[in-house]
Formats: sequence, C-alpha cells, structure tokens
Amino acid sequence: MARTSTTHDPFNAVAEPKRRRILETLAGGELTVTEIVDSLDWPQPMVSKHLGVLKKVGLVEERRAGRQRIYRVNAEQLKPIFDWVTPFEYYWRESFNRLDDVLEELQKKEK
Amino acid sequence: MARTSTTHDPFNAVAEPKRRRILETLAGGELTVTEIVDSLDWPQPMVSKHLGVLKKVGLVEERRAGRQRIYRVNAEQLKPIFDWVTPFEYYWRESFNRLDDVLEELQKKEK
DNA sequence: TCAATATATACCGATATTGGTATATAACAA
DNA sequence: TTGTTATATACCAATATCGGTATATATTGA
Repeated sequence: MARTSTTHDPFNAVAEPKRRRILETLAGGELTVTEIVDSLDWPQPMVSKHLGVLKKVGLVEERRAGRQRIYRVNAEQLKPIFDWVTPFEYYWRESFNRLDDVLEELQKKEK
Repeated sequence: MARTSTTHDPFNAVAEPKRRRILETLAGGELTVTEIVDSLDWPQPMVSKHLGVLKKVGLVEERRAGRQRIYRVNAEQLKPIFDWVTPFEYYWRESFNRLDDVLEELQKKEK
C-alpha cells in the first residue's frame, strides 16, 4: 500500500545523479557549500538539500567554521555498494575473457 | 518543477532492495518467474513488475519457453556502478591502512 | 544595533514509485 | 472449445521525491 522508505540508504542516495556529482566534486577534498555551488553552478538550496540527504546517509560529514559549513566525503558508506556489486564483476570479466579468447583465436587464424 | 526521470538507469534500478534481491537470486543461474516467486515468497505481480524494471534497464534478459519466461542476469549493466564506486575504494582502504598502522603501533608499545 | 554573508528550511506543484487487487494474455491440455 | 497454468498489465491509493521560490537562522562586521 505504500512506498518503502528510500533516500535513506547509500544505494538510494547515490541513485540520484546530482548527488553522485556532489560526491565526485568532494572527492578532491573538503569544500564549502558556496564552493560547491560555484563549482557546479546549481541553485544554493538545491545543493544544500542534496547535501542534507548525503549527510543523513553518512556519505558526507560536516564541519563548521564561522558561518561556513565545510563538507567532506565519507567514502566508507560507499563500501556496501562496492561490496554488493563486486561479486558480479565476475560475470563481465568472464565475458571479457571470452572475448579475448575469441580475438586470440582470430589472430591465430590470420597467421 | 518536476522530478528527474529515474528507475531508468542501473543505479536507480538497484536502489530498490527488492530488485537487488532478485538479482542475487538470479546470480545462481536462469530462473522462471514462478521459481523466483516461490524462492522469494512474494506476490507474483510484484516479481513481474520488478523484473520489468530490471529488464528495461538491461539488468536481466528474458527467454521464452512455452508459457514460461526464463530470466537471467545481465551483469554487464552493473559495470557503470562498479566503475563509479571503485575509485572511492581508495578512501576506505586508506583508513583501514591507517587503522592497521595504529594497531601496529599499539602492539609495538605493548612489547 | 543594523546590514550583509553563508547556509538551511518550509512550502508548493508536478510527477514518479510502490504495493495490492483484479484482470488480460498466451500457451497448453483435455 | 474449455479449462488451467504462467505471466504481464491496468488501475488505484498512499507516499516520496525533486526543483523552485521565498524565507528563516546564524555569524560576522560596521
């Protein structure tokens, strides 16, 4: 009858492209809200709201300095995603290997 | 003014826990809709609808056999997620290393 | 105190999403 | 043809989400 929560776990937080963009921006190091706003050229409330989601999920942390809030990425919260997706890597690595095999076969035949 | 699409890319498809569950179930190999339904004990329309999303995104592929539809995972579509999240691995590996250093220091001092 | 800067928050409208129930569709069997 | 199985789809209600605009809050400076 209802929608199951959301935006409250890393998978959902990161499903939104703009939030991924923010995390990428913060990957370089700590940034002020205004610096993010300037860097991405988005409306300030938009940035603040997405930062709010990221913070709730723990993907970013906030430090205060005067009237500024300095945000930094807390990548450990991405580990669940990494851990979930990594086992599947086997599958595409597999098919790459098969492709390599095919290419090898082709090259052999060309000789 | 509006919500930006969604559910139409791998990140969003996988943001829904039930869809992750389905992918995990399919990781073992091809399965019939009914087999998934029995395995997860969810209502059949729910399974079909989530499979629909996964299929639209290309995370699963469908094969027909009589009145059955046999689904299999197409993990290559997870590669974008893997590729996006992997660079961040550095961060938590880093902090693990630091933790290791700390532990090493402590052990040295204990001697 | 008053103005300015930095950031968050409240509110709104449009839309998307999910689960549930009922039903359609297709394939098979008798 | 008729019934049964396998699966998808249509429809609905409840709610979450996103962007935009306006405004609140806090800090600093004059």
